[in-house]
Amino acid sequence: MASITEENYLKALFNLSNNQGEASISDLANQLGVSMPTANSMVKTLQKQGLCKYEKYKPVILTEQGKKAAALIIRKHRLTEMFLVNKMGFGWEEVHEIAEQVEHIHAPKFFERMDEMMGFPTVDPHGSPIPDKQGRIQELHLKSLSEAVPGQEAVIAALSDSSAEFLAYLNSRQLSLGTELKILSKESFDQSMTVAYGEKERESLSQKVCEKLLIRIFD
Amino acid sequence: MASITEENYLKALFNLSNNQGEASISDLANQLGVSMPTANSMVKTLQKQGLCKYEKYKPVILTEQGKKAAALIIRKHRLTEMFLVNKMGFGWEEVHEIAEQVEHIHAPKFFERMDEMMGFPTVDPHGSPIPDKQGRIQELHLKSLSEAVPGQEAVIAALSDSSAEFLAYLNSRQLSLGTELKILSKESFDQSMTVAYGEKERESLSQKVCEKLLIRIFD
DNA sequence: ATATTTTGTTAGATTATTCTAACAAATTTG
DNA sequence: CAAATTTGTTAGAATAATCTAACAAAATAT
Repeated sequence: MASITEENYLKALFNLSNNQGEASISDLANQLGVSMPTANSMVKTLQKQGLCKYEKYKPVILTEQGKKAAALIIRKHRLTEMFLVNKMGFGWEEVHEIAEQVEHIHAPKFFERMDEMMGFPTVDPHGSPIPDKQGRIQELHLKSLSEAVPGQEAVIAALSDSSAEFLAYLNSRQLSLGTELKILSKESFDQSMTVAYGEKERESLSQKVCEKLLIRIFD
Repeated sequence: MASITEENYLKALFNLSNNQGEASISDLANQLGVSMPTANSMVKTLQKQGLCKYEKYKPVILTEQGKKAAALIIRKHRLTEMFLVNKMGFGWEEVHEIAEQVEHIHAPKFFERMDEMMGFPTVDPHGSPIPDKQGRIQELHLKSLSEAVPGQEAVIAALSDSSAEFLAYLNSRQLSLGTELKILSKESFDQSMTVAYGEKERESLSQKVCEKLLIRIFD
């Protein structure tokens, strides 16, 4: 039912409201690269369909129906990304743009078949959870590397930034999901961390990078 | 550049003008399920982009540029159909609807990767030729089964109708591409033919069916 | 608490794609 | 060939998604 445009608004609202549960018109407009009046009028349209709650000058809140619709689009996006990497040999930095288009395809069997072929994965190539068929998302309470302390060991489980630039940076440092890190030290003046992994005995990672690496710490 | 709507008009024009090299406004409108004024105005839009030639009350003719654009969309459609059947386990009767959506994706690498994974197929699951990257189509001068005569042997190479209904009919008779047929007889009053293939010693095929089966006759 | 800035809204216009109604040209038929 | 039918066109309107300009409310900063 929802047009591609509407689907993109739902996805943006879902992503923006991950923390607060709500999103402002200006954030929404920014996220989608449209003007505020455009975002404003589309929000009214979505509200009429029961997908979000909206009152003048108040933030936008997705309804349960809206959240589910958004999660199901994200499910298609993440399944597609995983399929492109696992079954078609793409790099994790190449798949977002393609998945951005494939996610709007209406063909349940297509995505079910992908899911099956991959053995029902629970996360995408960047470690983000894949919502289930009911639109439920399994939260992965992960910490960021910046929260770890020297002496700890951890494995990279996900990323909080999956931009092609950041992924290219990680590629250049041989960092990927599953990489095991030993935290050697942390500089107090710039929060940068020195870590060891694979062949690398001492690598320095800036605060920005550490914040974006989501880890599971070994007990 | 072209919108999905424009791409669908190009494809329809290409298919309609396979024989004559031209298509009428009413055929175009019919094919796409839109009104004649709608088709008329879109044709004017395509003409402004140099994709077709059009004069009032005359049939529409695709330009070389228009033909190439259409062929490249058809290339994506047919590669997708083949991928769905060969790599994802779909039946040949299930793939048209999905390919109809996937063909509009702008991601050259995605389709090149499919092509590579399949070993550069030249025909789709219904035997229709896949245009090359330059939009050139290799014509497969095939005959229809109705042109064959008793005593001849032939193999089914393609179909001139790939509707889900016809494909379901063929499935129910165990007929598929590659099936080898022996023509036993032909009824002169209704043009139906009796053939043998696989386990079947005598199967009768109506004229309608014979016309839709494209064959290569054994020398 | 007033002034300034940011955020949000309304109004009005634009482009793409579609429609119906009315009319006109072309084709087919008797 | 004239009448009837089919095909095609024009005009005018509707919906979706977008914009800019102008104004209004809310938030922030002096």
